[in-house]
Amino acid sequence: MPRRPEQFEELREKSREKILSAALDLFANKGYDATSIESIAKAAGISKGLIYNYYESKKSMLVAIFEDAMALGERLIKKHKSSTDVNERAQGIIDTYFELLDQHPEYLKLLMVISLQPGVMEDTKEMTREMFKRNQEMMGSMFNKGKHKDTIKGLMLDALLDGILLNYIRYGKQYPVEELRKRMIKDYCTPEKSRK
Amino acid sequence: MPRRPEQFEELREKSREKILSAALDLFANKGYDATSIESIAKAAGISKGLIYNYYESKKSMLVAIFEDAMALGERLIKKHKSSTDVNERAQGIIDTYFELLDQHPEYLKLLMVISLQPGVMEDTKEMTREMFKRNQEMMGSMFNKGKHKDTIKGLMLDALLDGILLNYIRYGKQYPVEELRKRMIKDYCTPEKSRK
Amino acid sequence: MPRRPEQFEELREKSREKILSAALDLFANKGYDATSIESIAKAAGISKGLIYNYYESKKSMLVAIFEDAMALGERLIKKHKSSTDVNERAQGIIDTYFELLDQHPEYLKLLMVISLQPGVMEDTKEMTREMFKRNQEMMGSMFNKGKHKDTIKGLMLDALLDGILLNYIRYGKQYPVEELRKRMIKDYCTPEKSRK
Amino acid sequence: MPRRPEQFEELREKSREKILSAALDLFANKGYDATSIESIAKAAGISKGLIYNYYESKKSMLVAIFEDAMALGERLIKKHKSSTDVNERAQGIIDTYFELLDQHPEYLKLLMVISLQPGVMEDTKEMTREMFKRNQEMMGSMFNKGKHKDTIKGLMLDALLDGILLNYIRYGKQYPVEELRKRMIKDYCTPEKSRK
DNA sequence: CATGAATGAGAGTTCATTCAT
DNA sequence: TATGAATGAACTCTCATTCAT
Repeated sequence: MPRRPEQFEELREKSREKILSAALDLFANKGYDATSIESIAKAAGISKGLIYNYYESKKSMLVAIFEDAMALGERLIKKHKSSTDVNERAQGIIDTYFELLDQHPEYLKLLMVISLQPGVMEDTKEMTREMFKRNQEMMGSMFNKGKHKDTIKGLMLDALLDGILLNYIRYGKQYPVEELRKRMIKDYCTPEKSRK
Repeated sequence: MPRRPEQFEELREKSREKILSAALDLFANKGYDATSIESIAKAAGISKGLIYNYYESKKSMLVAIFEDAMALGERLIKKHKSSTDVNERAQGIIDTYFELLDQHPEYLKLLMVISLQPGVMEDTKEMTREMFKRNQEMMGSMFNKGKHKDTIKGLMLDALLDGILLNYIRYGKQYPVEELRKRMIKDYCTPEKSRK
Repeated sequence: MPRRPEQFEELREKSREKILSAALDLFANKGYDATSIESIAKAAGISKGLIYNYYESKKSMLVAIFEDAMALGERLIKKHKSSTDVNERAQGIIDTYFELLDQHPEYLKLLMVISLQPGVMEDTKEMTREMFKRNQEMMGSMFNKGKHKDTIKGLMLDALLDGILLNYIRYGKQYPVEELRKRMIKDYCTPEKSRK
Repeated sequence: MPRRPEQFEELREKSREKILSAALDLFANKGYDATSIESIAKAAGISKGLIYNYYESKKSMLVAIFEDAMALGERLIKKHKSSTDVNERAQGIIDTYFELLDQHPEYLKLLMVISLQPGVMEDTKEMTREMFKRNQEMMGSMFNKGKHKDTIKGLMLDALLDGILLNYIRYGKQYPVEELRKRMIKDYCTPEKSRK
C-alpha cells in the first residue's frame, strides 16, 4: 500500500530533524571543522550518503541550523512581547535570553562560536550580521524613552548578556547563571528611585 | 664567506616575527582551522617549508602566540599597578583591557576565538584555563573588601568586558568603545555615595 | 537500493587483497621507504584515499603483510610435519623453505629486506624478532639428540638457507636453487654412515 | 702564508673522509632513507651546505662508499693471494670474509642492506651486480680443479658466508661467529680423506 | 530511499638541494 | 671555504562529496 505524499513528507521531515539535531550538537561541542560528515551520520543513525539527500553540503547544514536558530529567536521575542514600560521590556529581553540559555544552550553556543570564526562565517556572514544588527538596534533603543536617551545603557545590557553567555560556555554549570540573572534584573530593570 | 652568528640570528628573528605576525592575523581573522600553513607562508612572504625551520607544527605557532599574548598581558597589568583601593583597582583592570583592545585587538580576538573553538582549545586548554582562572579570580575577589563581599559584581564586570570585546570584534570601529569605557568606570569605579 | 552486507564484504575483501598484493610486491621489490602510497594505489588500480579505508597507515599495511607471511609459514611447517628422526626433520625444514621460496618469493624477499632495514624494523621489531627467534631455536635444537649436541650445525643450516635465499633474490631464476636444495639434503639429512 | 696546493688537497681529502665515514656509519645503522643530510653533516662536524662541496648528492655519497668498499675488497683478496691448492684458497677466502666482518662490519652491513633495497640500488645496481657476479664466479670456480668440478659446493660456500653475515647483522655480538668460522674451515678446507 | 565504497583535492610536514653572504 | 636560511617537490594522511548498486 503506497504511502500518501504527506506521509513521505513527514518521514523526510523527521530525517531532516535527526540530522540537524546531530549536526547542531556536534558543531557546537566539537567545532565545525572538527566535525566530519561521517560523525554526523553516525550520530543521526543514518548513512553518510543519505545526508546528501537532505542537505547539499556541510555548509548548508550550518545555514539550516542558523535559520532555525533565528526563527526560534523570533518566536521567543514575540512571546515576551514588548511592554511599553522600559523596565518591563528590559526584563522581558533578559528573561528571554536566560530562558534560551537554559533550554537551548547549543544554539547559543554555536552562534557564539560561529560568529567568531570568520572563516566558516563567510557564508553565513549576511545572516549573522543582520541578526546581530537587529539585536543591537533593539538593545540600543531600549532605554530611549521620550527625550531621555541612553543608548550606551542598552549596549551595555547587550554586552553583558553576551559576556555571561560566553562565560557559561567556558565554565559550564559551575558558572552562577541564576544569580547573575537576578542581579541583571535588579541593575537594569528596577526604577531608579526604588534602588537603595 | 660565512655570515656571522649575529647575522644569522638577525635573519632568524626577522623571519620568526614575519611568520608569527602573519599567523596571528590569520588565526584571529580566519580562525585556526581555516588557516592553512600555505596561507601563512604566503602572508609572511616566505615558503611553506621555512615555517618548519622556526615552528615545529601549526599548533606550536599558536602556542607561541599565546605565550606572547600572556607576556603582554602581564606587562600591561604591571603597568596599571593595582592600588589597594577597590575602585582604583577596578579602574586599573578596565583601563588595561581597553588599552589592550585598542592597541592589540588581534590578540584579544584570537583568545576569544580560540577559547570558543572546542577542538583547538583541547591542546591549549592548560594555557587558556590558567589564564581565565587567574582572570576570574582577580575579578571575583575585586569587590571583596572586609566583610562586604560581592563576587557577583566581579563576575559581571568580567562578563561585561568580555561582551564589549566580543561586540567590538563583531562590529569593529563603529562600536562606541570609548563611551562604553567611560560608562563602565562610572558604574564600577565610583564610590557609591558620589553617584546620584 | 542498497547493497546487501555480503556484497559490501565482498567488495571490501577484493580491495583489501588488491591493496595488500600490490603493497607486498612493491615493498619487496622497491623497499618500504621507496614505495609511496600513491604507487601502491596505482599498482592496485585504485585511488590513494581508498587505501585508508582499509589500512590506517603505511605501517599497518606492512604489519598486515607480516601477519599473512607468518600465518603462511605456520601452515607450511605443519604441512611438512616434523618427524622424530633428526634427518627427516631437517629435510622437512629445508623442503618447507624451498617450497616457500618457490611459491612465494615475495614474502621471503620482504622479510629479508625488512629485517635489514633498521629504521623500518624498529616498528616491526617485535614481530621479526619473535619470528627469527623461533626459527633459530628450531634450527639450533635440530641436531641436538641425546648427549650428542651440535648447535653450530643447526646455525649453519640456518645461515645456508638464508644465504641461498639472499642470492636467489639477487640473481633470480638463473640461480640454481634446485641443485642447491638437493645438495643441502645430501649434506644435512643423510645418515653419516651412508655418506661416502 | 698561502698553503701549497698539496696542503689544500690534503685538507679536502680529510673532509671527504670525515663525511664518508659519518655517512657509512649512518647508512649502515639507520638505513639510507632514514639518514638525512643534516644528520651526516652533524656527525661529520661540518655544515649541511659544505657537504655539497665534496659530493654532489646524497646518492653520490653512497656510490663513493661503494667504491671504497670494492677497493677494500680487492685489496683484501690480493693479500690472501690465491694458492694453487684448493683448500688453501678456500681458507683464504673464508678468512678474508671473517676478517672483513670483524674489522669493517659497517661496510658489509651496508652492502647487504643496499643490495636488498632495490629502490636505492637502482643507481648502484651496475656496481653491486658486477661485484656480486665477480664474487660468485670466484666462488663457483673455486672447487673446479682438473676434471673434478664442483660448482655447487662453491655456491654453497658463498651462500653460507652471506648467511652468516646476515645473521651477524641481525643478532650482533651474541652470534657465535668464531665457532662458525672454524666449522666452515673444517667443512670446506679440509682434504676429504683427513675428515673422520 | 539507502548504503558505504570510492574519489581526489588539499592539508600538514619533511628534506635534499640551492644560494646569499 | 663555509654557513644555515630558504625553497619546493613529494610525502603521508583526511575528508567532503559522488555514485553504483
